Amino acid sequence: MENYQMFFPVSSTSNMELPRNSQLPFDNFHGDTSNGLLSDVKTDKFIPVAEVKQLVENGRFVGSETEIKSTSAGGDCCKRKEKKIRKPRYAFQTRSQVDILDDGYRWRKYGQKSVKNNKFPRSYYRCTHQGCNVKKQVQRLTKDETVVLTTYEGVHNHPIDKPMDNFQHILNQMQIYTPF
DNA sequence: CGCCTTTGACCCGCGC
DNA sequence: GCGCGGGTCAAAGGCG
Repeated sequence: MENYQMFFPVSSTSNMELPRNSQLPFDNFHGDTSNGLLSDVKTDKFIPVAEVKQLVENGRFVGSETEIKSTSAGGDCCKRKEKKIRKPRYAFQTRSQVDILDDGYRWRKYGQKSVKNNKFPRSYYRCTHQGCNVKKQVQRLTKDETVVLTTYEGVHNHPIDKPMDNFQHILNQMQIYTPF
């Protein structure tokens, strides 16, 4: 497996039409490993419609995707005793009216929890594709309810479920924040 | 009928 | 050890 797949519909076969210099926030994955998870919501001035920021959780960027022992359907003896290896997680902040960005994959909600110090609940989603264990969390920020924080965990092992033009659709919904 | 959301319970790690 | 908070499970119900 080669590095990390994008979270948005970038099929590995077909290249995106986007101009290279549009500098997707994902491009920089190996650069910024600061721990500033969701701590720096700023630079609103550059963001007329949406803000996307790439965030890294506890610098766990390096290393290849670790196969998490997916506990084989907790029906057996040792339920989830397997060593807990967290997959790397990636978070984005998007400024959006809707909580759920349609990123082309099919998600099933499996939980919702209220979070401390946050008046909005956090929702937990799992990719419904068979064998794909990707999860994501979606949460609206209290300090700025127009901001939605989406956290992805894992890498999709299958092509996108919806047509590619979807990405363009997303870009219409929001504008990628780029510092340059 | 199949897939999805909702929601309370349960599990687990961590700090005190 | 205990309590808290975050993450997951699974039953029940809704919807197309």
